[in-house]
Amino acid sequence: MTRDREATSRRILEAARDLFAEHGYDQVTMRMIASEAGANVALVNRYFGTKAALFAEALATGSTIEAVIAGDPAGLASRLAHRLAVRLQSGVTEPVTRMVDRAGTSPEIRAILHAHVEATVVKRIAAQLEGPRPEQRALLAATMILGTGSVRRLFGPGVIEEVAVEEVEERLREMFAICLRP
Amino acid sequence: MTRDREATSRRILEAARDLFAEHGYDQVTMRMIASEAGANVALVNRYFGTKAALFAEALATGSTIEAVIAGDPAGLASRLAHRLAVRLQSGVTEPVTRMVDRAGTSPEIRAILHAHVEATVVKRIAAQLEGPRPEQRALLAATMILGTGSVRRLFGPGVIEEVAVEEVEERLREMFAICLRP
DNA sequence: TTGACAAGTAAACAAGCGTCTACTAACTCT
DNA sequence: AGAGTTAGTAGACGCTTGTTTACTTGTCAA
Repeated sequence: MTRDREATSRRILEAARDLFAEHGYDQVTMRMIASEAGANVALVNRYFGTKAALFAEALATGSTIEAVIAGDPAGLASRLAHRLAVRLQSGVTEPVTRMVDRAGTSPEIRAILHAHVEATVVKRIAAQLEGPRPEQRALLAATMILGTGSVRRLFGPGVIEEVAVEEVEERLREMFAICLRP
Repeated sequence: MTRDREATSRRILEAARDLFAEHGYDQVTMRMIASEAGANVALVNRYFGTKAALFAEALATGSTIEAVIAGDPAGLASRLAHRLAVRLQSGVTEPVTRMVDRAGTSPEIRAILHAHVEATVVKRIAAQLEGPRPEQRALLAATMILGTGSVRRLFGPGVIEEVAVEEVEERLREMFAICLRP
């Protein structure tokens, strides 16, 4: 047994991110995380304090939605639509988004997620928008992003038929255009 | 103490519906339900079997979304947009929708919710649509409905500014029109 | 080589959960 | 009026949870 605090805590964080994304906050236990990381339960608390704090840290790592939002504002609607269409159809999703979809319901966890979505999605989309009340329109886009997550959570991957993917993506693009226009 | 099985079980069911809607499946305990209903915990299990079965029964009662979906297909987008705009802005929401928003994450509960959303939202919207693949388009509408729930859950009521409500509703209407068109 | 510090472990803690059993008390029917 | 049925109750059961404590073991500087 090699003793390496940094490596162990990183394994714990990765295990937490994957498990929270897969099963949601409530369904994941500290023992599951420790087992997945090949570490002792006590270490999880020692290194990260509480379960909620670990969740907050896991949330902050490995997000790629910022990359989709960043870039040419003119293509934002297209990029978001593509991301969502792929997400609805395939089994591959982004850990952070899934974490939001499958969030627990306790006030503490909700507050953590609220802060995260506001900072990484709403504020960043709003920053790209011209015209009045950019945050209200960014919120509509967030509605679609989170709604896709809910649908995929309830209906599972592959809910969009293969032949319809392109058409769905086009409709999503038009819907995003309505959200985002001034 | 008057002894009335029917009245007691009805109070339990109502308490369950309200509490599940307010706090979500995971956060509500059998003891909370019993206390809210002014009944003994054992009666909840006696009358409804298990917590999951009680949830399923509570889900089936008191839904009004069907009424919004039913009616003139031409006005469907408008009605849905109005419902969602009101829901985003005010504190008043529909118990069943909140129950879906705040769903627990266990596979059993997810399956119950999946069946419910598919039967009461997707199938009913799809039944109103002309053209090919009505279910795929109904699913997009469900995305918006569930997404509104997620946003409201995370951001709280009043996330839409008073002055922007009408404009948001108009955007929602256009977005629904894109979902629903043939 | 040794001793101190830190990484890792095992076990227990207290609390909360859903559920069940044994009991009491009210209502109904003859 | 009394027996039988049934609504309602109290309490415990077994289990799981997040967290902590006391301990062991590996590592590295002196």
